[in-house]
Amino acid sequence: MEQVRVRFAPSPTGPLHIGGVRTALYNYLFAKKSGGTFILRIEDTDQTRFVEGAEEYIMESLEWCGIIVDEGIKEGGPFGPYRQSDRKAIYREYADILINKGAAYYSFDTTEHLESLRKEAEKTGNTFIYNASNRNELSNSLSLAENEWKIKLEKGEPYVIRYKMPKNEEIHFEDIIRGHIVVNSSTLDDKVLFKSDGMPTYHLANIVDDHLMKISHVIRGEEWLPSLPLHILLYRSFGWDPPLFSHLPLLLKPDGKGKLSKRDGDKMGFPVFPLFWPFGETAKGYREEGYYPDAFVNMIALLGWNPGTEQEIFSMKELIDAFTIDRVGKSGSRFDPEKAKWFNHQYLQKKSNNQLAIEFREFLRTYGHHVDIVNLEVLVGMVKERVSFVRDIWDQTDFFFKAPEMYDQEVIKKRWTPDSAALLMELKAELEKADSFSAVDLEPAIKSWIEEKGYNMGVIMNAFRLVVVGALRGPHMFDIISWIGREETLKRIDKGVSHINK
RNA sequence: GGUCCAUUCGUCUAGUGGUUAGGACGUCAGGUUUUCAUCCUGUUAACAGGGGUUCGAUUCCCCUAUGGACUACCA
Repeated sequence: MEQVRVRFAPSPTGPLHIGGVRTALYNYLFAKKSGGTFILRIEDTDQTRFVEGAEEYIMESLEWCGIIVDEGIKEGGPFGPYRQSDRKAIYREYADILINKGAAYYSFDTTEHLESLRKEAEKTGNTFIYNASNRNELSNSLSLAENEWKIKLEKGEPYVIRYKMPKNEEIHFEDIIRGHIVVNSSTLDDKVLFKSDGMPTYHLANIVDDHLMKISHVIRGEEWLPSLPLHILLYRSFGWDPPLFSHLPLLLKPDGKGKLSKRDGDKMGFPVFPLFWPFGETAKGYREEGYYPDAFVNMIALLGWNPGTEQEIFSMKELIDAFTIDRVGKSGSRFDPEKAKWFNHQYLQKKSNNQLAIEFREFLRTYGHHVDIVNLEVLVGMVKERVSFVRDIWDQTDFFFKAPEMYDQEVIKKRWTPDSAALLMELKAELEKADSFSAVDLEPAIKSWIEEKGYNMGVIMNAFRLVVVGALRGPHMFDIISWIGREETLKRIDKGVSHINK
């Protein structure tokens, strides 16, 4: 079998959508599974849509995901350059080959003229198609006499090069995911291959580059499926063997209709991009939201692909081993932000307390708290299972760092009894004279004291939690007070009692 | 409008010409927990509709419906 070579070929028109990341990932997994090569090619043939910073964003996104580029604009490689704007001269050459073969022609129609024809057709409920049915009535090197169009060329009149779509021909082709597809060429138009600005369109550049770069498999989004017949024909006209094609289903909105867009993310509070996009209209990123890259990759991988087993957690290596293109689904997948969180939760659980403490310490610094790592490890250990993100640790532990300012009114109403204050003062006395303030020693001591006195455990402990935490939440009471220490605990009892009794 | 693609629980999906249609997320309920959360257990819920083919169709074929993509000198 020939060497597997795949490419991810985004346009630098803005931040890379997670759908694009998934396309890149599937290409990467497919390549690595067979020891093949993953190529990053930048398709920037539309100068008007170029966005500063997008190219770097794409590369950084792949890097964050752990998708390693073998050949690309940064890495180099034997088939470069890997940026289409740097390959400009190549495309003209191949456009000329097509013209010489009679498979393409010059077209002089203005955009305005074609636009008006299109509008006219629309009025009568028809679709204007520039192809064999009408190309003789339009201005091109097929309809015009040879001397006429040659003069136009010499005079430097603007022109485009169009593909000469065959008339009424059944075009058969295969897609690995979708199987056999047939299209009649009469429904297709004479696509522009080469623009008047001297740049190729996607169709030409893509076919030429895929051939020159010896791409064996094209794995791309479903939006390209309608132009696949054109691409097949182009290969045929050049006399080249086409690669194998796979068209990936789209990522859909979590609810409602249509494909996943940035607006959905904004509306429902989840990112649609891997990284924060800092230019112009900014956009949230998974990295900045606190997702781990391996969790993100895992989540993305299972959106439209599954291994056929019940395994859901996959490292990149496991994904590579398990991935096959024929197990990619045919229908679009709705994106589920809840499940995305679940994946991160799973990955966070696997981190050591030390690792999480280091990450949380970074977070705490923004709040001006400096705590040594050993104490943070203990703290993190208390709340680890209940969080999905490192920043959630703060929501679970804020009261460790500051005494409550407010006390939950509902709880006071329900759980604060007339003798709560007195009981807490007794408890305070017990805590004051306790030999050790570690949870393991303190818990049995206090519990047996409560029992001896015949007090109600719930009444005391709930009141205790209320004055220490401010609400009925948080880890084990004795773990909390052991962490904040005797002095702070006693202070919180006093403060709470006087505040609530007011 | 035209062309092409798709359609299993709310969501991601497994699956087979004969299954109690399986798992995960979510939901709900119970258990654990002195609280909350976690966790555990259980529950919930699906083959878009209609025709065929067949002894039998969720599975194969056709039609309809719905959804999607494309329909630019954008990719």
